[in-house]
Amino acid sequence: MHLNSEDLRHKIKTANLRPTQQRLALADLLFAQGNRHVTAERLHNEAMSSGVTVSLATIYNNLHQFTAAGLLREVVVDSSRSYFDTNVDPHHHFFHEKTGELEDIPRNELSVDNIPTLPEGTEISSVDVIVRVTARRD
Amino acid sequence: MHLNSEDLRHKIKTANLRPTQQRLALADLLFAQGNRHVTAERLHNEAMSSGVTVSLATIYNNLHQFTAAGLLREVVVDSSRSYFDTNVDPHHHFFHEKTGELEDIPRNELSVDNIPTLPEGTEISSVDVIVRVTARRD
DNA sequence: ATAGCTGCAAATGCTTTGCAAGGCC
DNA sequence: GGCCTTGCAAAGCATTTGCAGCTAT
Repeated sequence: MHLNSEDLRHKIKTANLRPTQQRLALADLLFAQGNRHVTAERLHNEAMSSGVTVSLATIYNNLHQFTAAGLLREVVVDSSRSYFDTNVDPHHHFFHEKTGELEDIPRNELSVDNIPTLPEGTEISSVDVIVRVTARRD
Repeated sequence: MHLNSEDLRHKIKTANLRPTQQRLALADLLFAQGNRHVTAERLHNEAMSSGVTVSLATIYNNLHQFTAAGLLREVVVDSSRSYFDTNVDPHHHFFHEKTGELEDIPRNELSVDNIPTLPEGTEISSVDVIVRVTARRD
């Protein structure tokens, strides 16, 4: 759960991407520590405040390239913006509606059963469970 | 599952909204038959082709007013557009990734169990399951 | 050298808003 | 009449795209 710059370089090369300055910086923010959930804007802010100059266009390019390479997964929980999750294994999420925070629910800690017959001629692509939570009022 | 214009009028008044020409036309498209899943654009097209003049702004106004009144529920499945569901009871969805079609999964036909401990100080707002499907490749 | 990347600025697509004119009670 | 609605056009936002210049190999 701790990747050094060599690990990151390797991860990027394996995805057939060039280890550019910006890409490495983003990979560092995303993958160096444990799992993360970020929006493009948040990642942009983090990059800026960590002293790396990256344009928003490049943030989007890289988020999509990482996603295409299977290094990230997009999570659809909010109609106004996209979230990207560094945990690409099947799992679910808690979504805090007020703060916009996402939190993983490991796949084995929640079970979805008895999925009915699929629509004619289709197969499952993924099963996404979102447990939306709000501050408890009591 | 079949509402005539009197029923629709009543439904609208109960929501403290005025039964205007446009609102009635939209309510008719949405609620007269069984459950539906629509995007703003789709509803706009349907209104137009059924001969009713409604601006897109009014479509959005009404979708939100109906949602606030509990007559519709917004479903988040696609980061690029919003879907509105006339079925406001707890239930889940199949989402066809290619066609953009949504289909209900009755609550009792699918079970979500063992939801882990919620994040500190929160309570559940809703549990949404989306079974994403694609055309079967065989 | 050259194919890939980056950044800017412009464009896009969905959605929202401001405001004047019109419709419902 | 007064307030709610509508519709238009403009504005807003997140995201995408075109393209010239830069960079990794």
